[in-house]
Amino acid sequence: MAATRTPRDRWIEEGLLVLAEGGPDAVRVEVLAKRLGVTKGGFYGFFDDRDALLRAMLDVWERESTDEVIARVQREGGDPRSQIQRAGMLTFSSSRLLPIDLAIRTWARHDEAVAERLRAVDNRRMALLRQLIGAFCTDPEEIEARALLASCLAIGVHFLAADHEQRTRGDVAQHAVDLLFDRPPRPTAAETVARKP
Amino acid sequence: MAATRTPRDRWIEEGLLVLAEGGPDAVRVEVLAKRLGVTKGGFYGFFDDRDALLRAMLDVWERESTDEVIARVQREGGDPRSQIQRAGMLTFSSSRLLPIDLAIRTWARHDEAVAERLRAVDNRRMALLRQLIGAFCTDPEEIEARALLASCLAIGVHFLAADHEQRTRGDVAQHAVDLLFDRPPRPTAAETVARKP
DNA sequence: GTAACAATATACGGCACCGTATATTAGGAA
DNA sequence: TTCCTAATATACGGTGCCGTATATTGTTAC
Repeated sequence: MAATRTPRDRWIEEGLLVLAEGGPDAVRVEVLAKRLGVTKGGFYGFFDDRDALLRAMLDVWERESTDEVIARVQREGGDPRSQIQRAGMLTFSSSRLLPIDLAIRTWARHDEAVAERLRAVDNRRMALLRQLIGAFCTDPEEIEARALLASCLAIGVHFLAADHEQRTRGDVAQHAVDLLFDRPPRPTAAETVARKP
Repeated sequence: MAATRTPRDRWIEEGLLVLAEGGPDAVRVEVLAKRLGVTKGGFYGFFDDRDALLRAMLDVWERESTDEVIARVQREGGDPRSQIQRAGMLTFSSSRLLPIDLAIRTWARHDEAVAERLRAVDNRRMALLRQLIGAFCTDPEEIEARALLASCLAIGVHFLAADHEQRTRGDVAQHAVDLLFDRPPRPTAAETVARKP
């Protein structure tokens, strides 16, 4: 058997890199081949077509961004708040996973099959988040709202281009996280507030 | 002079529609021509090249999503909280502006010139948001954190695929908004919380 | 060393798109 | 009507990509 210079995994890996950089439209067989220093000759031995590669890429992404992240968070344990922070860091501060995650979110808006897979991933992440928030917050409605805010913050900061005057984005985001998790949930319903309209 | 069947604005308008549906890569001169029922013959009379169209599209978007929205919010006035809600609705519930906005956010992650324009738009929106939140919240740090959370919520919900068990996304989001705006800011710094790890 | 075969290179036809050059056509002006 | 001209159609060459068919190469088993 001849040596495999460019195994299936390399194509997938390079595909994920290009996906991260330019979205699914940028993932072109001949582009990957050039980046890998080969021709596309070998590609069609591993994949039926370009679409099969895209599906294989989603498989790898799904495993990496659920099983591996969740396992690691639960194995390392610790305070619920630090577990939340760690779970967030593992995907949304990973220079590998973050751009892939964001690209797939955009992709999912135009492709129902991708949306389906993203839903599965998000549901698993959200379940973990609910469980962790549940450790210091009892109202289920409020757990859900906080989980949504935390998720949207983690995603949204990367799509928001606004500046924050003298503050840094990191400082403001940290303050936002504090607002979400470091304050006791109020026992009663909303109250009237001093307004100055 | 012969009648202009497909004026410059039509090309821009159709370009924005396609941008909303498929991102900037989908905006192709010949595709737009086919959708408009003409050939690309006339296109190059209005634009130097495809890139000039993309820039013209950004011009229209910028005006529509800042000047027009901000003017309307301020003209109609009302309670700060309802102004915030209205400002959000005007872009993030507009079936026209929303998908364009989201497409441009993704686009901006790979194109510095687009990022620059988005920054200008986001800064103007954020300034309005700060001002409105400032009507019922005094701490500048907290204003900034709430404005960030609100913006990320408005954007993030469209990129998040998670389900919410028995609740609807709309209900959860409303609860999140209540959490952000309908509670009095606490006078003191974060407190220790009853934790059950 | 050689045969066999997997991995890769090369070559091909097809398609979609770009931007240009040139022909056609449909008002408005004379 | 008959020009004139702007808007559009048509035709072209070039590029990048797809997927297939076929040739080449380098290992491994013998």
